Amino acid sequence: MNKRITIKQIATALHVSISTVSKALNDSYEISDETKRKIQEYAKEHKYKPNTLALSLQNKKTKTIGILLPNILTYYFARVLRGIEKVATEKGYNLITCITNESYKKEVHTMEMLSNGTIDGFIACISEETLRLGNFDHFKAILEEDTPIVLYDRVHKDIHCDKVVTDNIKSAYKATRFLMRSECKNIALISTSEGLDIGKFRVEGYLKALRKYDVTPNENIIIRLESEDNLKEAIHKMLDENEVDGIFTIDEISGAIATQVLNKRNIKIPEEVSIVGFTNGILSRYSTPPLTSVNRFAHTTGEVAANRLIDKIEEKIPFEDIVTEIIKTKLVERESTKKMFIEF
Amino acid sequence: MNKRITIKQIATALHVSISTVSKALNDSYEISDETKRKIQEYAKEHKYKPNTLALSLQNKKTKTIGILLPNILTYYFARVLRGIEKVATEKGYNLITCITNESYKKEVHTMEMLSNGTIDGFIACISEETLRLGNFDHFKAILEEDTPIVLYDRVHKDIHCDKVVTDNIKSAYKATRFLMRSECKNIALISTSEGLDIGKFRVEGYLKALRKYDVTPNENIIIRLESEDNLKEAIHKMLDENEVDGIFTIDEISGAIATQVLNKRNIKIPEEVSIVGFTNGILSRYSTPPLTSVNRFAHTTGEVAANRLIDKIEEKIPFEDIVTEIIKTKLVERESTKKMFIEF
DNA sequence: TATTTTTACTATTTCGGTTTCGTAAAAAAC
DNA sequence: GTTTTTTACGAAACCGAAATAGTAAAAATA
Repeated sequence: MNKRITIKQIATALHVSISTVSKALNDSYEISDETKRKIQEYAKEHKYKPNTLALSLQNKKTKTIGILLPNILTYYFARVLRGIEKVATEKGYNLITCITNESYKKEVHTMEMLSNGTIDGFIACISEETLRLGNFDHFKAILEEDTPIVLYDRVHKDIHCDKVVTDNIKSAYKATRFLMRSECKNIALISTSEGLDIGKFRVEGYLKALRKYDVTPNENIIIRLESEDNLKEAIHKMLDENEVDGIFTIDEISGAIATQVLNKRNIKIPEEVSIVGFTNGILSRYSTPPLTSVNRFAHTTGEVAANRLIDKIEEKIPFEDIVTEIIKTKLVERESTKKMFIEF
Repeated sequence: MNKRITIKQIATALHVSISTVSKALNDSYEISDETKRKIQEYAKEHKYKPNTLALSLQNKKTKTIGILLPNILTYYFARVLRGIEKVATEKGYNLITCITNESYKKEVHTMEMLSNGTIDGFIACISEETLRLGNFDHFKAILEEDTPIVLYDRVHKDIHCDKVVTDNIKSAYKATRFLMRSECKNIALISTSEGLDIGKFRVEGYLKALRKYDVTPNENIIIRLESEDNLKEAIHKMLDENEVDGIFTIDEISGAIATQVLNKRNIKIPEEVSIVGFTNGILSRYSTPPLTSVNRFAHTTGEVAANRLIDKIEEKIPFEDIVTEIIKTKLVERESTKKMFIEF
């Protein structure tokens, strides 16, 4: 079923040796102009394209990067992927994309599948399940084979490799501080990533901001869940039983859901309750009102990760040279918080 | 830099021939149990994994599919990808994902890059630019090499291959009819995909529904744009100058934007104006109010495309056997339209 | 005991290229 | 005219595996 022409077929057709064809196509000085012309013309005419597999086998480089995404439906990850893709394309790399769906098993399987010469390196975000299990042997095994890995967003100290992370504590701190400065007294927190370090860090930033302003955290207005499943009910309950004039959500969907609940209860945003979300995506932009939120530079994260990995692959940086890049965030002010005139 | 062990190294270490090792690892009857055990143990101990490239070179099958996405940030495409990914994983295929960003050049380049033995087939959505230019030679060239392609969502009759598409006309027809049945008299249309066939089909469905109910289309309440850039202003203008009690949008973002505009103007949804969107994604779900919309089964689309392609690759279906699968849609009723008690 | 059949392995080719080394013939230098 | 150098090409090894064909030695059969 294969109509692709090979070097051997060209050789036979033109009555020259295989090596002559190879050299002619690579424009070697060893081949006469006449022969080169003849071979190149024939190749062009028959749409000859060198077989990438054969080349990769020889070079031991595939110019392919393995990408592990916990979830492609999360806007943040899609944006990271786009950042990676941009850099990869510029530098002539292909991407093998795998969606782990937060499954440990799939993550392990994927990494084993790809670490047989198929890819030159990995850019990965650890799945939730893996983080909970705390088993990172699959990452370690790959690093031991001297295959570079760059982790992004969700990382772990036991995996000794390059990392690109968000400045979670500080971002949450600043977001909470912003709410306090806009005169919110009772700031609720919504976390749907309990169990994940990044979730914990953001909660930490929130608490840190409260302490800074001598506010005692009120556990009744802190919602801690593992997913968004029962979030609506939880928010309703919280609002029924407590006085709240500000909400900080650890992720974007929670922000959108909180907005829906407030709208449903005819609570005015931001006059009565302000909202600040995390991870500035389409939901924040298209909510009513549009949400003030912590903008994570997902695209940058992807770019930084890809650049770092490719430098490692191309040995521009020694393998042992490990770095953790921290990507700063920026609060984007929209209409879910009161307008202020202070610097942020 | 390569710590991976090869068959040859095992052979040398155990003083046997390469072929013995190969056969032992494949559990051939030709090798004595004793030798097999010895070799398999050694292989396991040294974490031997066969080089995928070498195998692919020989088998002429890479078990890899090339995916072309116009845009990964569009929720619909992300969901299609997920559907493809699911099937691919089940069947042991990897995905090389490329984001064309609606660029003709990138599409051509990507397809050329990958059609050299790297992939067994393509699942692609034609980029906007390509559709506008009307040049499909890159698709044709690949088909001529007997590499199967499955197109999804945006297709073109000049490309003779399998296709998986949405039932655009009918879906738009039904959505519009739904608005009419819920007693909307002046149904506006918002299209931000002018120039794309799928956009035209949806407009066609809208017009067809109007005709069916003897309503003369009013061009003043039909917004036709090529992107969402000035949509807000356009909607405001339309509402300023016309009476509108229903809006049908050709895509999801327009639905979200229309909702924002109506909310801003304190127009009650659905009491004063109903909205129906297209492509049911997170925006529809998390808008205020949640939007009634045409649910496209993106996941199914991906699955169908992947199954079809893999069947072609594995020659379960002859290459020439071409099919266009039409994926039906379903209107999901939420709170942006008036409740009715009729079948849909 | 001589012959045939198994057993258990090895040698070699192949996939599609690149690359090193070798070598005739032509050109240049002596 | 002889030697050296250059030109232009071919043979063969290699990348990592699988598969076919070939082959000693052992076992079974005549």
